[in-house]
Amino acid sequence: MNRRAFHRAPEGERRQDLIEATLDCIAEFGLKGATLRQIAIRAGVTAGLVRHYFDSKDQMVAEAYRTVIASLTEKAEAIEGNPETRLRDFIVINLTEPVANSRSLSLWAAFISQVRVDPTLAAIHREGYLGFRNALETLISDFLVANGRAPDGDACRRHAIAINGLMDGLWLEGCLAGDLFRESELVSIALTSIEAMLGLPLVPPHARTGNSN
Amino acid sequence: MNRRAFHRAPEGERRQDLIEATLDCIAEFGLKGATLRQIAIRAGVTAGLVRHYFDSKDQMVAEAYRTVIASLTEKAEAIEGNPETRLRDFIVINLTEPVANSRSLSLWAAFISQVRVDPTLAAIHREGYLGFRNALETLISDFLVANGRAPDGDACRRHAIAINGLMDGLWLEGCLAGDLFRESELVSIALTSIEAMLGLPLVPPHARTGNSN
DNA sequence: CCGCTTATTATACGCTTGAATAATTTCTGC
DNA sequence: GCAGAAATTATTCAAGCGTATAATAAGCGG
Repeated sequence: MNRRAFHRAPEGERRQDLIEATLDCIAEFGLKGATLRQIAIRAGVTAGLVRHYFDSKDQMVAEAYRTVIASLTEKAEAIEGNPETRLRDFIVINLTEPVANSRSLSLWAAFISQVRVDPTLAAIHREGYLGFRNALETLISDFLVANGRAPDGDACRRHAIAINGLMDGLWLEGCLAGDLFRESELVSIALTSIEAMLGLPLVPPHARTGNSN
Repeated sequence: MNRRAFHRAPEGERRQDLIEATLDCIAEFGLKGATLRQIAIRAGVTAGLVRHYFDSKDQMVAEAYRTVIASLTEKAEAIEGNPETRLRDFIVINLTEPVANSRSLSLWAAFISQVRVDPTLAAIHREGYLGFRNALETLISDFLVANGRAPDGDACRRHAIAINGLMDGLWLEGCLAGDLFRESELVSIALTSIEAMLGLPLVPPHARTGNSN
């Protein structure tokens, strides 16, 4: 009996591989096509191994969703610098690779369509969404203050909603039909539009000259 | 043998019922949970009947997607009135019920996540998306002309992309977490933002007084 | 009210799914 | 280098899937 050769993966690594394979399959075949067997093939193991690392397939999928959410928000949270450049960086990051590509959208859409079905996913979603929105609201508030504008609570909230919406929408367009847009065209459009909405210039990080008006 | 009683549905009606049941199931259980048996239960028939009206389940799902696309665009295309009010109406329609609700989003997301997998759905998607985008671009162009602005091709395109993005994003936010927003708050935010982006007021249809500046 | 068409049900089939279990290999500590 | 623990494979299982087909009921024209 020729049994397949294998090696034991280091601590935690196999878990990560399985999650990554899960996401690959969901992006490529949809939730419906992301079967244990497909995922196992992608991860280079056999299907049975999944249940050695996860209680069930559903649990693995949920953890995969956590990974997606984290990758969408962690880059935004890692932004440094002064308030006047952070907002701009945030916009650029969210509208360029690797946050904005068709794989991201496929994953995002697959999970979103399942959020109403699966309460576990719903909880993960809600947490991630609120985190993202709060991060942006803080960014905007800080930016306004740094530009000498009073942080009127309601106005700030409305700005956050609008900018969040604009970014989500442009991200969507970029993911859906990135080939229809010239290089960094979406970023440029976003910056111009947000400047108009806020009534303030978004000075590029490398060109700051103190013209804060 | 007690066979289930039934009645023959009028021409075309059963087809429509099946498509509607398909959409209900996709919205409620996701694509994975929208099985022939579930769909049949929802439509009040037995599963076998599906293949009397459609070549396959996939074909029925594709037709269901056409229905979704149509419902998203037909209301926009039916807008009448002068160029200065049509844009506003378009925005309002797309950010209020029934276009903006969680069911719409679930359906949209389910299909979008499948667009990369299924070429048939991809074709349907592309057609609908371009139609929507062109409709909006025309609306904006007409609006700008009516307000005495030269329809600079590139500027018009950029405006269309930005406004389309903003609307998509706000639609998304409204669908995802409509309970976080006050009544018609999203519409108000959209209108304010778009006015800022275009540098023109979006006069409400019932309050037109000729102040075209 | 009867016979024909066909819409509809009922049932069966082959296949895939997630899960469970048993068998086996790998690695670690001694 | 040998035991024992743990990771991995292999196999099996029941359930559910989409599809195919045969039986039956409904409605129509005569």
